[in-house]
Amino acid sequence: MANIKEIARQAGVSVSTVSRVLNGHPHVAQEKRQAVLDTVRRLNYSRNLNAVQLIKGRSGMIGVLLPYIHHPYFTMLLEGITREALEAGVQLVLCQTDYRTEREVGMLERLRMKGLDGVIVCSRALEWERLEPYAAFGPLVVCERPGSKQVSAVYIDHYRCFREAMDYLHRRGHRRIGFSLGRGGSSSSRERRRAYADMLAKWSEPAREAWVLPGCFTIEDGAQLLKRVLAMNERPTALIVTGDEVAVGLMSEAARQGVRIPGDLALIGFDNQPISRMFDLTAIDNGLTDMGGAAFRLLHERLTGRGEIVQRELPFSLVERSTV
Amino acid sequence: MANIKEIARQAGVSVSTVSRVLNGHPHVAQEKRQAVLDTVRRLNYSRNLNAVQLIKGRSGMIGVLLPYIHHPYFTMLLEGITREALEAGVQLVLCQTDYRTEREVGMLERLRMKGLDGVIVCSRALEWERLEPYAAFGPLVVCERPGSKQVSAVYIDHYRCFREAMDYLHRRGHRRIGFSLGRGGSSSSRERRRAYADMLAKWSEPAREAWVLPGCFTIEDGAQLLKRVLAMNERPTALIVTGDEVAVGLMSEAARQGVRIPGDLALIGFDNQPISRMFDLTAIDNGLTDMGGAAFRLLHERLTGRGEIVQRELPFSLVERSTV
DNA sequence: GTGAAAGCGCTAACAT
DNA sequence: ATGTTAGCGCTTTCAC
Repeated sequence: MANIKEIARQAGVSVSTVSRVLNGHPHVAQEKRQAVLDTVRRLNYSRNLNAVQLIKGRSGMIGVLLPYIHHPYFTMLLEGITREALEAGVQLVLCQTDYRTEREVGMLERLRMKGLDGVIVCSRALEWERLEPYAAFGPLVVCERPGSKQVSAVYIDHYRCFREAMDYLHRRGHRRIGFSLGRGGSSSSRERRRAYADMLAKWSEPAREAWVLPGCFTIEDGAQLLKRVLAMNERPTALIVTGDEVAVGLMSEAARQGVRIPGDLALIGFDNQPISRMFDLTAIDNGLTDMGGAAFRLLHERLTGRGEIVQRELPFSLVERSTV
Repeated sequence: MANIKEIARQAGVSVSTVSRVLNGHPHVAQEKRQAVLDTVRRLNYSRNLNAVQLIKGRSGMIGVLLPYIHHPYFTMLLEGITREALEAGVQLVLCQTDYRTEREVGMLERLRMKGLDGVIVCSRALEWERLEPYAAFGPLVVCERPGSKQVSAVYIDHYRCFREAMDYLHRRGHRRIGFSLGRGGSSSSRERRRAYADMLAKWSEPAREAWVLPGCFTIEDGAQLLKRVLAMNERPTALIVTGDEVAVGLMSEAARQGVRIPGDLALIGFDNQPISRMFDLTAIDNGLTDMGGAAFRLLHERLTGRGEIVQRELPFSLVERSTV
């Protein structure tokens, strides 16, 4: 494969002139420019990115860390990131982590080694103390409430969000409220547990640990979830389900079992996925696609000079449909 | 940031020794090795990937070209690719193309510029004539019936697959069969149209262009699809729907409209997505996740020496559930 | 076992 | 406007 030196030789100019032409710099005589362009075409030449990146100190790519590519939550987030990245002409390097810290670290090491210009962390298993130091090597954006001053962040207030959902159910007469969680230990789960406890205390209702239902991720988990609820002696009258796909799984099982929704069980979903519109599910819209877009823009602004570390809370809304 | 030269100086050895230690080569005295390791740790040094990639002529990354990241078909394919890539320690560079050829070309140019070691094409808008030349710059794998000898391929026989679906419906007594398509002009769509025409001819049934329903991608499109069918004077008794998400959208609309499935309308979906299990949808399993995995392995085998261009047809199966 | 030195392919400061 | 040259940070002969 030809290199810039060969182009220079055959075009009868110096390497710097070739480089100038390649990079669209001014101050090159028209005829020389043409000679270079002709030679480039004739030799079917193209630049070696690795050399360019080495000398420029940047890779032109950013990393995206996410646990599961096939989960609707992350798919929506990624959709927002991708859309903006496309716009900005930045390539994304994807890493599916399965929440394994060694994979998260692997990606961050890539940042440190200048293989990446920045990293968006959609969700993580890594402790803040281990994540934070990597901020020294390039901008980091997390899609959650930040546990460090060194990273940019976009997130919603899960505590307030969950209270709002509970309050909505309460106003509709529900006193016996349960809820599902994904990983029980994530920071959003903790915020939700706290909101749950606070609201119950405010209403002087007893907290029931049995109505906290972790481990719900998929549409199948939703079907199981209904079965778990039906098996209870004391059942909740309403469920807040984190993830519309779980709620839809529950609804489809409810149809099979003859459980009426919202008559027998009211439902609020999370994410406002396309599927929730189809099944007329009342849901919290946490603006995931926008969040992804915002995450990318925050990163990109830091990369292009303008822009500091920003930690921004994003709005959410409750979309009223027919399941409450 | 320190470089290898600085490490060498402070450790009191030569750069080559440092390089040897860094790359785990043998024939380095234990004490020198330790001195290097200590200095590396002390200066918090790490290699510059761009320099390594420049000299090695490889990037350690492969590109993945896909039109829509949020579509279940591609999400499943990507899941398979990702799983294998993880295993092999290869990073994926993702490009959502929206079927825009300039984006596809952009990624392929990256291959040519040694920014990528190979590319998996999940689906494309680019003509074969424009894609083929890039095979000279690195292995290419397509996930469809190949239109060039220069690329590896994994694919299923859409023609046979569609015939099998039609035959299944025929054996169950259906004579009036319609079908949906995504992009009407894709190569799989063409195969399906051909299978449709051939089967109808074989049964001496008239072909009805009105029962070919393109433009169906989403769950919402599925709901629309039912409405289109209900508005027909002559309705099909069975529908083959390319994409389970479309079929599920149709089913949920059917429930609202009081249309019984399979009583009033039989349904066969495609992809065998998780959602199809939940809704008990009879579907063609085209092994998308396996296909993604196979695509990656084919690429990786070429990259690691063993392995030539392989074009492999993959099996499919019909999963009988309750919608026929 | 170890080091010197020659690149990998490119950009940009500097000189003209 | 154009050329010369010094790197960017690393790997890898080759010689000792």
